[in-house]
Amino acid sequence: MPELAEVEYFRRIWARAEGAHVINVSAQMDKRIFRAIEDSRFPEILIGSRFNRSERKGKQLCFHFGRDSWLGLHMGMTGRTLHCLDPEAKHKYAYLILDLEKGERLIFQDPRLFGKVYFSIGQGTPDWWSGIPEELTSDQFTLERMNAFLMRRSRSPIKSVLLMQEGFPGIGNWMADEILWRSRIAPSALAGSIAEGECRALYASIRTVCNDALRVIADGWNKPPDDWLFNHRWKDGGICPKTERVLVREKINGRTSCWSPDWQVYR
DNA sequence: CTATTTGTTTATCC
DNA sequence: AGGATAAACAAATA
Repeated sequence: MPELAEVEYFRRIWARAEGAHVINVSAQMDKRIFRAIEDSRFPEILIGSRFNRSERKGKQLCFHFGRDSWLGLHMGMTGRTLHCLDPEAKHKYAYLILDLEKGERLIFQDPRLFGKVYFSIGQGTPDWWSGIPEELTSDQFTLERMNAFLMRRSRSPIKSVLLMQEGFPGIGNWMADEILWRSRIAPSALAGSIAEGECRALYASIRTVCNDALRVIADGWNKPPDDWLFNHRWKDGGICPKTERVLVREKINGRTSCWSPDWQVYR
């Protein structure tokens, strides 16, 4: 489920408890979300530490505790965070729970277990965090950098390339479709075949969609306006807001793409 | 019962 | 060597 803006929404959920101290941690270490954890005593290490701050890069979250403890979360397909004030409330699939002061409880829920929890101790940010590329909305993400990435993946469909996190951190399936729709590029177009003008449109759409999604979703998960592809792409027989014609669904490298053939004319 | 899913990671082929 | 692609991971929903 979660892409850039949804992940930012989930960060803000936990961020409500910033400044509080950890009273207890419960983690079902046999669950697959903990497969990246080397030290299974990480719950005890967190106890007593202060939840200082949180950050997001792409689809990854990082939470800083105490002097030098770093907790990372990746939502996978079905992960979500909760901030709960009711100690009696039971949550299914809640395999990581942090109890803080004043009855605050932070929960990481993940039924499908594709998510991943990281933990490490040390000064400075851990490797699993510093290796993530800079945000697509930052100055580091330039047209030149994007074009170089497209050239290296020139024989892959652009839809698949947009999903590669090392090039486009934060973009997921719906965002990729939204970006290509706004750029009028067909999802099956090979990355190396896209002309210079379309590359500029693509670059602009990436930045617009990231900013639009953050603005609408990150703070309250509001529904985007109807002039986005977003509201039409899920249902069978959805209508393209640009052409009034029926949208098409097509699998590209195993991922469903939704696009408007009469609108996305660049192949 | 079958097909599908807003995401990575690994194996295999080229 | 490095890029492209399919399968695997797991569980709910239609």
